[in-house]
Formats: sequence, C-alpha cells, structure tokens
Amino acid sequence: MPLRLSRSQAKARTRKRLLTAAGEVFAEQGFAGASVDEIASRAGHTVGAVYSHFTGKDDLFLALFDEHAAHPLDGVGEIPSQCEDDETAFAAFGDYLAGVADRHTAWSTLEMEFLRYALTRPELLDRLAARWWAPRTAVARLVAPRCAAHDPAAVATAIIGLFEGLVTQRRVDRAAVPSELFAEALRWLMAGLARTPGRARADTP
Amino acid sequence: MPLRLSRSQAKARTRKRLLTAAGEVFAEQGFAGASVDEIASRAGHTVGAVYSHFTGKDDLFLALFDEHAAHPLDGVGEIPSQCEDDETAFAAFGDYLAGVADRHTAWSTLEMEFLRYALTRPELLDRLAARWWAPRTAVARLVAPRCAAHDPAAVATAIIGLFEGLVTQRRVDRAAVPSELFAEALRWLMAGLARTPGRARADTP
DNA sequence: GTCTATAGCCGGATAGAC
DNA sequence: GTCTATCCGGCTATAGAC
Repeated sequence: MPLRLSRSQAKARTRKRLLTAAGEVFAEQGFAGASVDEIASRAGHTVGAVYSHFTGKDDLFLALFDEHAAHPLDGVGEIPSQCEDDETAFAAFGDYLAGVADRHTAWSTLEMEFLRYALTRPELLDRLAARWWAPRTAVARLVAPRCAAHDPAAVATAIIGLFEGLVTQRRVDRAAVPSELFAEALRWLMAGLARTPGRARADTP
Repeated sequence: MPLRLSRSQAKARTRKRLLTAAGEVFAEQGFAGASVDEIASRAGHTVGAVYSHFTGKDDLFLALFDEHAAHPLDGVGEIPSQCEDDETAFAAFGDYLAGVADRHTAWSTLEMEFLRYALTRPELLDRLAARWWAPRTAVARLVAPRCAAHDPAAVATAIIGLFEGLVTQRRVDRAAVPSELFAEALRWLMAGLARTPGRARADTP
C-alpha cells in the first residue's frame, strides 16, 4: 500500500475526521449550541472543508445521524457463545452492561440530541425507531430461551430501557448507581420472568 | 379578595408566566436554541420583562432549574393506602406509571436539558442529584415491604431507570412500548426480587 | 479540496421613554 | 415594571485565492 494517500483517500479521511469531530461537539453542545467553526477546527480543518463536504450544518448533522456507530448492545449476541450455562451467560451479560455503561455515555448523549432534532421532523423519528430495532433484536435473541411465555421483544425493550435509565442516573450520581446494580437489576428482571404468567393469547386454546 | 391585583401580585404573576414559557421553550429548543424573545412573547410579554426579573438567559434558566416542578413519582407513596393487598397495590403502581408516561414527556425532556447544562458545571450536578433523591425515596418507601433482602433504594433506582428508559423509547416508537409494558416490566422486576439472593452483608453472620 | 475573508443575519443585552 | 429601539458579538454561509 502507498505511503501517500490518493486524492479520494485523503478526501474520505477528511470527511471521517469532520464527522467524528461533529459527533463530539454536537454531543457536548447540542445541535443549536455547536458551531461549525469549532467542529472544523477540532477536526484540524476550517469551515471551508465542512462546506466542501456538506451543504450546511443540517446536512452535516444528518450525515452524522446516518453513519452514527451502532448501539453497543448490537453485538451482545456473541456473549453466550463463550459459556454454555445460562446462569453464567446472564452474569456475563450483566457484567457486559456494567462495563459498557460509562463508555456508553457519549453515545447516549448524541442519541438524545438526535431524538430532540427528530421530534420536530416525523420522518426522522421513523429512521431513529428503525435504528433502535437492532439492539432490541440482538438482546431479544439472547434472552429468548429464558423468556418463558413472554414476548422476547418486550423483554428486550425492558432490559434496554433499564440499562439506559441506569446510565442516565449514573451520570448525575455515580454513588446512587454502583456498577454492580446493572447486573443485579438484570438478574431481578430475568428471575421474575419465570415467576410471572405470560400474556393471554387469543389463539391459544 | 381584590379584583385588581396588587403590584407584587402582578409582578409574581409575570414572573410565573415567564418561567412557564421558559420551561416550554427550553424543553422544545434546548438552552442554546431557545431565544429570550420567544420565551417573552410566549408569556405575553417582551424581552424587557425578562431582564427586569432576571439578569440574563442563564439566570432565567437557573431560576427555572430551582423552581422546576417535582418529579411525578414523588407522590407515589400515596398509592398503597387505597388498597390493602400487596398485589393490587403493585398493579395500581404499574397502572400509575403507564398513566404518567406520556404526560411525563415534557418533564423528562426539560430535565435532560438541565442535565446537559449541568454536565459542564459540577456544582449544578450535585443539585440535580439532590433533586433526584426525592422520587427514589418515595418509590423505595413504597416497595420496601417487597424487597426481600435487597436494598430498597437500589430497587427504587432500578424501577425509576426502567420507567425513564421506557418513556424515552416510547417517544421514538409507541408501538415498541405499549402502555401495558410499564406494569408488566414492573411485575417482572418485583417478582424477581423474592427469587434472588440478597446482597452479602459484612455485618451478617 | 481547502483556506481566508467577508457578507448578512440573528440573538443577547442595554438605554431610555412611559 | 414593562416596552421600544439599538448596539454589538457570534454564527452560518458564500466568494474567490491557491
């Protein structure tokens, strides 16, 4: 491979740097609070570079929206392959949540900003909803064997909600949400599934 | 009581209207996106009124922070008094969460904005953390009898996290989070408490 | 494709009339 | 105490050099 980058490689690299910087600044300052100039300079460029890659601030934000990294819980399906036993698998899952929690902070902040932006643009809400299906599906697949009569998708939604809700509280008060609580709360939820009657189904005799 | 308002009453009324309008606009647009002019006109006034009551935009935001309405879950302690049985009490709690969920949207959005604002001002984070203790305590008191060996405060944290996380997901995708899920997930969590060993305590033989 | 310089606008804050 | 008019700084976006 060449030591010097080709034109298209250099261009792609600049674009990537701009998007990365944009993700940081939008997460820290919000869409309205972020300035194109700060994004550019944090990427090691000037505004001109931004406007050569994107038509404006909105376009940059939308591009970031589209290319935003996947949810940390998307890859959760690979956990149980490492251990056969269900109990240890869920313990591993709980530890995984606790480990991801703090790193997850930036992701969730930016996603909150996407949410605000999308709230006044219904067609974007749909795209956000579509993106949020991936982690739900991954978690649902993981927990399906232990969902008893319950809908795995509903259980996954609850787990993700619990996770995100704990992450938010932890940002405000680390002491109130010790990292062990992620695994502990998950255990409570999973243990309760077996003890609880499933939904009544119309097609069940 | 007089038909005409006294000077101080009129002043207080103006202040209240400004704060209410500020709450709406800050929630919709974020701190940076909100304009003082829009806040004033939505309150039926002009910028002059704002600067006679507050020293600036920041001061207005901080005043709103201090006087922000209590968390909907603060008053949750009054629920069980209406029914003796534990099961029906928690069913009532679940229904309460579902009922509050959609109305809660504006509250949680504004609180998210407080969070962002506070993230770069550590002393504010403490005040936010202090405010979030009230609902935790109220919920902890309610669920304490059913927490088995677990810390009621931790259980309350999990319940509130679950609630907030579901509310957020519901804003993006109502179909993914049907209102029954609030009560259902709560039931899973509570049922799991009894089935799960409590924390090892150093002072327990 | 990227930089520099600048146009043009918007919004926070102030001054003075009432 | 509130309104109107205005100043001023910062920001988006564009034009033109390289």
